[in-house]
Amino acid sequence: MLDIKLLRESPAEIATNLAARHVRIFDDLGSDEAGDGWAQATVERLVGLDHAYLELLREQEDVRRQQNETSAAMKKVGKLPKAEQQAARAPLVEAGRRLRDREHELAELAQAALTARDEAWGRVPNLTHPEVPRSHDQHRELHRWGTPRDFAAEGFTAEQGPRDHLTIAESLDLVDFASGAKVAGQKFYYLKNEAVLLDLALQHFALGVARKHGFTLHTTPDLAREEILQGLGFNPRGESTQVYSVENSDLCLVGTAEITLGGMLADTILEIDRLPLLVAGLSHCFRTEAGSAGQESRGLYRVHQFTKVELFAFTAAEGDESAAMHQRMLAIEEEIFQALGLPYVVLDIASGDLGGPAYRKFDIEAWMPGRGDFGEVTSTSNCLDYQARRLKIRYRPDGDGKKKAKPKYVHMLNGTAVATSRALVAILENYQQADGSVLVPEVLRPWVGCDRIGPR
RNA sequence: GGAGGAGUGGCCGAGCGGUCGAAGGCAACGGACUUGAAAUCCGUCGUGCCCUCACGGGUACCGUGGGUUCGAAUCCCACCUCCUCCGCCA
Repeated sequence: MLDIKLLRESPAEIATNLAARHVRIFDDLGSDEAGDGWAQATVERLVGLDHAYLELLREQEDVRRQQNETSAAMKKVGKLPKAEQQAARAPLVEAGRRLRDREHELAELAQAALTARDEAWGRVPNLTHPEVPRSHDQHRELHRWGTPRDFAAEGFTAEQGPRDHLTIAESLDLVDFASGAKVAGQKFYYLKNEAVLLDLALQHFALGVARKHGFTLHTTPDLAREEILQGLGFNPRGESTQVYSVENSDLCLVGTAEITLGGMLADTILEIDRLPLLVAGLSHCFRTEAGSAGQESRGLYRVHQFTKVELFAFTAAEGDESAAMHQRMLAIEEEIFQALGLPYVVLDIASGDLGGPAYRKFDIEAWMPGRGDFGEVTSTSNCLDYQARRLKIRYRPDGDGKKKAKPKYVHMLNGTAVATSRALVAILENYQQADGSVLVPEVLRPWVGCDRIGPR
């Protein structure tokens, strides 16, 4: 959530940003309309909601002040002669009752107004880094690494070119989607044989890299309270939610350890010498994939459950600290995919595709020969203080001599070290051999225990 | 799962229904003393929101949410969390 003061002080900036992000806040004011008038109208409605709340708040505080005055007067009554107390007390009690009733009334109205405002304000996305391409989905390519293999030159024939990961995995008996569907449903799966070892090897490898870079390793809960999800900018409720909720509880299955790592420090004020604070988390990730039926539905690319090693950083809000950390996290992700020997492209994600909390987002897309295109394998976002505000994660900046400095919200960043399912797709497809076998990337061999899977 | 106990400021810890945003201690910060440091002494020292250019004023917060009362950190109810004991169990 953004600072509400931004709405009061620079509403135009909010409107411009809404337009760039194509984010609809109110059902009847959407980005599908011509021009940016809808964004302007959205901001005006937000301002109206804020005013309504402030007015009630002022009135409520005024009544409370009167209540306090009545109480103070009541205290003095005790010092009067006994005979006079009764008479002095009666009107105060009467006034107090009236004020209490009025206060209850106003409290309810103010609370409702605040809820209405925040419900809408909470959906307003973060501001957008100036260099982010302003577009629905035309991302900027930052750079490339590696060269896709020339399969034809290696003896893959025209009719039998490189196969996709599902074909490979099935021929080598590495996955079982049929049983997954029977037991848990479409898009659930079992990994089998070397795929299990490969999956664990990726985790082990990524954790090692994270640790080397100073991240404290964690395994995290795979569930989290709704409140935490909301703090991180996720919407567990709503028709197109990506989040599984547990019935009769306020728990959700996490879609990423970003949630559990970010939520870990909710409601704390950190001493500045603890920053930057780097944590990495291994968790399962659950996604409903609502609305994505049919999209890349084959195989492991888009599934309901996978395992991920996540990087997370809390930095001070000074200067370009978080921007520098963002580059650092991207560099770690690149290090991992270079070590795995997977060609990739790095994208600066366009404004229309950023998601609510991100100020800027870099994706790595690895080359996937099976589809003849790049596919997303990591994503790192700098969310500035957008998440910290609702989670109340602050730090105390260095004071300038006399006084302790006011706490400030930290900046929060997240990034994928490795999502094993997507990495498996890339590995199987890039390391396939003409004889049907798959080479194991060298860095993973110590854990897989062999240098080649198959042929079978 | 059953029975008890507890949740107060960065930490520890007091707190009779009105004089409590809350004693005291530690830590931190500023100053004095010192060649420097330690020790000692003096002082400062929670957070949010609203109003104000500012000085400042108002209001709220003692795990969370309700309730009783003219008035709640203090009484009542529910929930959350932690601790102890019993039971069960990877």
